[in-house]
Amino acid sequence: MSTDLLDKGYEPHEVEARWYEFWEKNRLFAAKDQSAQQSYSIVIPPPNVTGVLHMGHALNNTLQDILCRYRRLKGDNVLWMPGTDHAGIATQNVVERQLASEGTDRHELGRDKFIERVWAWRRESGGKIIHQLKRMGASCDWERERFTMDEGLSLAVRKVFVKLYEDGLIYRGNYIINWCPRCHTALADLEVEHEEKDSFLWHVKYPFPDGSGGITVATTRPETMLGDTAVAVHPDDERYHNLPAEEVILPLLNRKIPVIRDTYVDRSFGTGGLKVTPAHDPNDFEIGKRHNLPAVKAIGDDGKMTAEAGRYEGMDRFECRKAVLRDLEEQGLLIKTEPLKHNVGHCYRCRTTIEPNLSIQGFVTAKPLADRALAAVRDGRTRIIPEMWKNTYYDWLENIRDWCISRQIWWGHQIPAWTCEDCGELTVAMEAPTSCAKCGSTKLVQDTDVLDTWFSSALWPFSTMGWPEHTPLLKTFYPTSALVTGFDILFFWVARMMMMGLHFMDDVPFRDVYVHALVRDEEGQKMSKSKGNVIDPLVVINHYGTDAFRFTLAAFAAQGRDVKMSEKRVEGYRHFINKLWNAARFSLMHLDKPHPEISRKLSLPDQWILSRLRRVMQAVESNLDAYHFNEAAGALYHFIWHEFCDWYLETVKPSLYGQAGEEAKQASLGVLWRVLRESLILLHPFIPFVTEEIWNKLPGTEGSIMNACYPSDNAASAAIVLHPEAEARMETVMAAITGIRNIRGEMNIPPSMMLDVRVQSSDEQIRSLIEAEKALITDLARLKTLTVEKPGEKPKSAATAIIDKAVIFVALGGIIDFDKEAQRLEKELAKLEKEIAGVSKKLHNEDFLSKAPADVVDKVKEKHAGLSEKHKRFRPI
RNA sequence: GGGCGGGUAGCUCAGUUGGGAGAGCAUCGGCCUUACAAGCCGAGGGUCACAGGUUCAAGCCCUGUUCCGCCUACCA
Repeated sequence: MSTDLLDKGYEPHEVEARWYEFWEKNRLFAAKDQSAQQSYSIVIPPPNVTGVLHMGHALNNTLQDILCRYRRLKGDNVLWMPGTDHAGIATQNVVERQLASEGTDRHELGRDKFIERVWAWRRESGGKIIHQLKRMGASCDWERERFTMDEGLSLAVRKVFVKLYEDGLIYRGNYIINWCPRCHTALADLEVEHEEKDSFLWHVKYPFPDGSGGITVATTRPETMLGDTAVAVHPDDERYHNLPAEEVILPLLNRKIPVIRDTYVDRSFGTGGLKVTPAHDPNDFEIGKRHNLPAVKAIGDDGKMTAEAGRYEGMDRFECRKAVLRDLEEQGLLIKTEPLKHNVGHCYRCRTTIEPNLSIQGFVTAKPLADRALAAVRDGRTRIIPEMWKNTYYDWLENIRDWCISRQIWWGHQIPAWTCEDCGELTVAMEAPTSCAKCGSTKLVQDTDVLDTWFSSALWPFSTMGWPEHTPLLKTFYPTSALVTGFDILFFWVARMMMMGLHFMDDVPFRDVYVHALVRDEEGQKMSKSKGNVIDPLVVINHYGTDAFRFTLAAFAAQGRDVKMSEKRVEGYRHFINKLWNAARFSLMHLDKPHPEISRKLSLPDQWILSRLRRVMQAVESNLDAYHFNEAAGALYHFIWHEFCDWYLETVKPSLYGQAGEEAKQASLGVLWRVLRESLILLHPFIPFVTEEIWNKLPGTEGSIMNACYPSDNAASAAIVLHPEAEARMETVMAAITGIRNIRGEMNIPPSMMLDVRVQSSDEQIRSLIEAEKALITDLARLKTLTVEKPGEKPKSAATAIIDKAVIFVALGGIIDFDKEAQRLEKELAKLEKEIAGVSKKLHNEDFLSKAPADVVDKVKEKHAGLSEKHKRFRPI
């Protein structure tokens, strides 16, 4: 026996570093390209290469790691494909900020030099998040790590672009798009975040040319009037029948613009007059097309007013707004100003207010792709879990608009399209053409735009596996088994992977999509730098250890609800890790050699704990298979702490110390060894480090726990049988012990005082059970004597505890506080009578007796009998 | 405007086909009982948001109301 096998408290950091290095070095995360084993695969949601680990990553990757480690233990060939996303705008912004601090900018540097600079940045700082994922314990197959801009994935991107173009699903056009004047690029609709802001609705009068009144329009963005090319009214609006002129004067610029009729106009809004700015409003753009209106771009790509704005040229758009209002007011054309809440769009990368703007962009025709993505979920080829997200998914895809994929930035996949400077012919190809196919000219210029970052991430499930090559990896692991992701990128990423996967692989990219919640702070607020409520996962890891942190995330990851994180919670689960550690420490004091055999002669606690182990195995498996991470974690927590530690280890002590003979000791050692061993395997997916450490201290285990076999699948599991009868008997014994402890607590009797106890029962089985477990009860309840007898006279000066089918008397001699005891029993009696009243009311209800199912009625009858029995025993008092 | 989720103990939340209201933390009381004071033993605490309905039976199903949160949308 030795106590220095484990230190007294668990110290995570050294253990974590040591084992992670061991796992990687021994290639324990490596997937096999081909194998007879069942395949299980997950592709990581690639974090931005600029990213630093936040709570969302921590949750996301913990859940994935739990699934992957679980499937490995179950014997699957597991691929967890890792990698990072080049994050076009975000990364470009980071490097641009660096340049700015050096007093230069990308234009001064030039495109090629700039891109070189970004690659250099990526080499230096781009691996940060990968390192952080490793500290979380993520068991990705790092040898296969990919990057959305690496050679293979870039090839896949070009191939997809060319194919979509050939399929007629990519087009170029002059459309109104969302323009970020700061990032200087177009954005997809999705990339615009709307926020409700307090603003004003300004009513502006556009006079008729003859000065006889005018039409008043209402606007929230008066500066755009400089680009107005019409005023629209509803055709049925009688206020605007018989106008003095079909033209009005655009104030400030004194340009004549037509009055048009369009049913889009809402007669009840404002005065029923709408100013039409085709170049700066999506609706006006549509109206403009219907009426062949010119589009005047009054706001430039830099957010400053253009020459079209006349004397406002060069002004910032918001400065211009003030100037326009001031001038209108002076001219008496500003009729009214009323407060109004309205939505303002912002760039999701830099928060700058979006400017709807007219420009030539590339689009993907989304409808045909979306239809297949819809069908695949409708017919169940891909499951979305929890189901409530299905509706959101359907809704978006059913109303999908074409996807603007061109971006006017430099960092990204440059669009593989070349224009002939001589004849204007457009060539779309995988590789740069040497000459124009039409005129033979060699003056070909590549499109300067790059593709939306999400274009390449949409290919992730197959591009990372070597597509367009037909690799063995693809064959083995596509479609992937599960995708684990937050709902914030359901549209950005999940829906688009579905579209691309179905189009190019002719199969769904994943069987299951598990959508998890957001991690919030303890008040339920979204974590953000500006609020200062961000909890840094690495700080948490440093304070409490990775295992405690992971277990916390798993334990709070209930489906459909946000995870509220606070360090205090993690602290609670650190206690759990330490509890496990100490239980192992105790066990290892006795387990000096392997004990793989299970005796045929097992004590009641031995049978009971094996039965409970079987139950927790079943619970963990069924819950993990259903993505109920919190339930699986909860079942393990309860089993380890409140069954294994609180009861089993206490009951087994006399046996381990040889007080029940050598045979009993050997039997208990066998059970202890088995339960500890299998528990470690069950726990490993959640808390990989501490389990690996203990595993390696446990005699008779070989190599890494990662090579172990899940308990339900290994040969020894035959010994772990459900034993309901043992569970019931143990429950009775535990109830007796608790009953005695209860009295001890209520009466403030110190544990050092040994008690005399008599158990009375008319049930022969109960009497023999208590008699058989006398040693156990005596030990755990700290008794001097325990007498078992048939019901008889109540002993004098005793406190009473009533359990099912037995009464327990604790002799208290002179120290009993009669008032207190009477009060205590009175309270218990009242509780009991209330229960009986409830149950007998049911049994007197004819409808219940005739309509409720027989088993339910029986159960209630049985309960009533039990309660009555108990009640009878209260009588003598 | 449309949609979704939530309201259960002081706090954070479980509660899977309707039949015993639960856990963790916090609080209170007692313990250094030979793994663990990061511990052990015990106790108290709830009109399951509100109002109806279905049912023998509702935290759970239906209708309405209300409060909170989120997503989505082209009424200037």
